[in-house]
Amino acid sequence: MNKEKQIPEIVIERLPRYYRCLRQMRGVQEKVSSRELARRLSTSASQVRLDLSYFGGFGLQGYGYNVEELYRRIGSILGVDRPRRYLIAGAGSLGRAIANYPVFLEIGFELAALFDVNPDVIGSVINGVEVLPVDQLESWMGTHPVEAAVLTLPAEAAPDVADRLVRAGIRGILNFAPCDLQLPDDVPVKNIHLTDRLLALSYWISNDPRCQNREKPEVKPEKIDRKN
Amino acid sequence: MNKEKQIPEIVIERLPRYYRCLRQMRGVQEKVSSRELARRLSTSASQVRLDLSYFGGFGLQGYGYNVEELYRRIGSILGVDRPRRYLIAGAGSLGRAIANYPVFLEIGFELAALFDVNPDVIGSVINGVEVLPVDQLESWMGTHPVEAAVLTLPAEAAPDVADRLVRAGIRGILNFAPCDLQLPDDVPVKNIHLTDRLLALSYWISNDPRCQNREKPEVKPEKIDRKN
DNA sequence: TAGATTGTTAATCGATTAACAATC
DNA sequence: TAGATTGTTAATCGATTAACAATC
Repeated sequence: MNKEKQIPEIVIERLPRYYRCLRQMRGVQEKVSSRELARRLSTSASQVRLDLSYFGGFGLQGYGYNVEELYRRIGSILGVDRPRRYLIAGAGSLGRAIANYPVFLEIGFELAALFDVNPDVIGSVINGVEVLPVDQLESWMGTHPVEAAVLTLPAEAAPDVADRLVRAGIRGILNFAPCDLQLPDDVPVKNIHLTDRLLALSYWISNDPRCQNREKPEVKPEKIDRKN
Repeated sequence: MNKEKQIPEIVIERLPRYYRCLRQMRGVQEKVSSRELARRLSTSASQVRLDLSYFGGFGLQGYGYNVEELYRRIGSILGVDRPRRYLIAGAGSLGRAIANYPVFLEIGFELAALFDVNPDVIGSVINGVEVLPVDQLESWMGTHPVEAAVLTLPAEAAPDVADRLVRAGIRGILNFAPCDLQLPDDVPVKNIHLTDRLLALSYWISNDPRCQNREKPEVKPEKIDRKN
């Protein structure tokens, strides 16, 4: 039961994973136990139950969780029980790829506008949406409701555009630019630093002994512990 | 000093951030203290020093860290002191965006090949690299060295292509497909789940009281604690 | 009913921060 | 030298796991 505890951010960050998993299970099975959900997500049943308990008792002893209901409840917590609108700032190839990415629409996020500075792309239509000049950002936002902005522009341009978005009333930013934005506390930012992820992968490729031991296979397989 | 401690994964995941920050400081300033680095990265000086100490003593008491040297040392730890090659599986709009993304090349990752199943894109040239039919994946990998693969294809196709990449000897995978891959322990995978990040942002937009309190601004500003 | 499985608390584990001797 | 700042250990904090009473 929801005891008005402060929910740790790390729990929030896991909710989309539960949501994605339940999405795949919808229509396939009616119920799921914390044990099965944990197995599918490579985590522990304890963690699943504790995570879900922050939001209230969704389960039933001796039964588990109803897949469809849990899916809907988590969707509601994540705010996708109602339609959402977003804009893209930066209509380069990454911005256009996001505009064409079908999964955003599937979870209920509709593309409302695209902005760019480049005269070559302004006026072109991507996924049914025209690219507008970034000068019109404020005037457009004054007349169109939009919750989130996706930033797909160079690191140099990102801080300025982010500030303008905030002043124009944006509610949150998904930032792909390889820089860290300093914004007011009431405007959440989630970063997707592509290069950081590639570098982390590069570390494991380069340094994990298991990755280079074609000639030194003295690994103890018992040491590898899997959750649950 | 490197005391052969096991390095926590969370420390590895932070290295690219240090690297990115130092990259911007190169040529601008000669030295940096843990305090300044922490301020720039919104973390604590203690954490910076402890993180770096896992890899050896890079600093000098009373001085700090030499920017250029620290940059190079972290680059070496991350494996980008030598050229790296990667391929892209899935030449849809996201795959093409990655192919054109300049920052991967800047950190030393060169695009070696693109693969797709779609006859319409096979044969086209993206950023100087021809798109090959995915049937030729194994034969191409047999004759071309490549360390990493970027998976930018639908969730349905991802597990099969990932398995084929592993059997053909890939060393690591950067996965954009919205699914979790089950691969052998010696093949590291880093996921970039775009939708999960958008959903996490959506949660904060929808639920953080600070985000919707145009009418209820009873927040205690003292409660907001900043690191350092 | 008996078996299964939740929600929750306590125990454990790991990560962050604070403190400080070492020393440039 | 005196001031600054590291590297490292100890203290604190937070997250995960284990255990189990509640109950469907």
